[in-house]
Amino acid sequence: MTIRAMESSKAMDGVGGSAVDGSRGTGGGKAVDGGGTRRQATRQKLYEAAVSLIAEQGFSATTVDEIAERAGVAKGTVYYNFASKSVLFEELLRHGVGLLTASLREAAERTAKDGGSKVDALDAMVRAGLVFIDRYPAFTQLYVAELWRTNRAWQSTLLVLRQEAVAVVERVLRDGVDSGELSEEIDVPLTAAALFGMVLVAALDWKAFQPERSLDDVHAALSRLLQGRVAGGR
Amino acid sequence: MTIRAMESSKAMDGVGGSAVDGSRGTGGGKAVDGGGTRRQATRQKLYEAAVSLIAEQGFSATTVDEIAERAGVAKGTVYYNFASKSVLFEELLRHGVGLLTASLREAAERTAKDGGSKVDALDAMVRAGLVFIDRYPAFTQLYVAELWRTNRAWQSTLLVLRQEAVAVVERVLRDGVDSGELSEEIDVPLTAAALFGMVLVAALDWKAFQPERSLDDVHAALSRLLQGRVAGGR
DNA sequence: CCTTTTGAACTGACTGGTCAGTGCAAAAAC
DNA sequence: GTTTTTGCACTGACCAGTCAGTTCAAAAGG
Repeated sequence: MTIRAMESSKAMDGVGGSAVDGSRGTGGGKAVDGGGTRRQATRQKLYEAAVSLIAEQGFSATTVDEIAERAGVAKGTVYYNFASKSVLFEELLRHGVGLLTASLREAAERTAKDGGSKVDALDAMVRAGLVFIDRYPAFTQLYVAELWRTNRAWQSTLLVLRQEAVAVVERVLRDGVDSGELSEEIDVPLTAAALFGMVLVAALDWKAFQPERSLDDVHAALSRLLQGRVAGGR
Repeated sequence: MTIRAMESSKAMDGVGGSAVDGSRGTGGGKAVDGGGTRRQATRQKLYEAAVSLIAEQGFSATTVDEIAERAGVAKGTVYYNFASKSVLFEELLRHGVGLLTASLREAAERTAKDGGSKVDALDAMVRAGLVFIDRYPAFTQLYVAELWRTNRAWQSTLLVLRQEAVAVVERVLRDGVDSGELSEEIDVPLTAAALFGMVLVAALDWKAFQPERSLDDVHAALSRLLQGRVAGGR
């Protein structure tokens, strides 16, 4: 009934886990990576807690105390790791959309390399979208909820990120039109948005109302909508 | 930009309960209709103010003071007319989704009466959806943002309303499959959700990023996605 | 070995501000 | 005369962000 999934990421070291290395930084800067395993783990926990809570309740209704509690961390730790609540959220968005964009791009390129048609590429991207939503349902939910909001601090960030993701779809559509594989009548930006929405909403409904169905099943249903006039009258 | 009045039926009496002296609902039967024009107008203004603000900022980030101010009304008036902020919002949702459902149903029935095919009916519903979003973009925005949220007071309300709307689309799809006009391979609930999402996202993108385009234009683009395999391999 | 030092990471009580909702007397509208 | 609206002061809860203090593993020193 509800979208419950964990934004599980690969198992990571537990709290007391191997302290592989201290970030005894030379140069005193904060090593973003390549050190600080402990900090990394904390940030990861905070991401996961924030994503699920904000997906459930929305940004404003989610308190920093709740985030800290779900992450199993003190409130001060949140502010030690992130400048503010909205900075935490913005980094979250950036990270999540980055994953999605990379995934779509990879799907398109893989298909091209394998000599697939543009429709095959679209189909592969639909699947990539489904896989993403299957893995990160809470993030997807949150993304949709915030996407068209105005008057928010991160609105411009979100716009840019959206454009990056949709551009991947548009690219494939345009190539298809140019090569004659797709009807030249199609409206590239609008069709891209429509496909995006089709996958998004269908997948959220899948997760929310028929979670027992398989990804293949859902993919097959969406594939049918892709065929037809869009594919140049086939 | 906003939702029209709530012309329909009995104007829930419990509203006045919390404010002002004991006009307790249980007492004598209150005139359901008695001279409500003024009050009606106030509620209308409050609806409009709330819809636009919540679409912009979200429910929690929108204050009652803001709603009152945008409506050009005193704060006390909000509470004279609605029991609470969330009741105001819930009535808003109910009313808006009701309009959408009625509009979809009307489109389907009109097409049937005119002897159109099921695909024609779907197409008419796509257009009805676009007309709705064109008229009430803020409401649509707000609806999408709240639809998959969990842990909210109005979640169950929203679920029921969503089902009513999607059911109209499912009905047409099922009839089409039964009559052989549509492929029996299609997955009715999933396809309905996908179509819903296609229109929703495409239309929001239209409003947000290419508002200069005409409704006919957008409708034509979406119609193409409807054709093809879904239409039974025509 | 063992002891001391260091400082990044973390903690949680506290603060200053915000906001939903109340109460009421008086004015306005009907 | 009744319903509706106004204006405003008030309260109690809640919450983002702060900060003085604690923890602890690794480095430095013996």
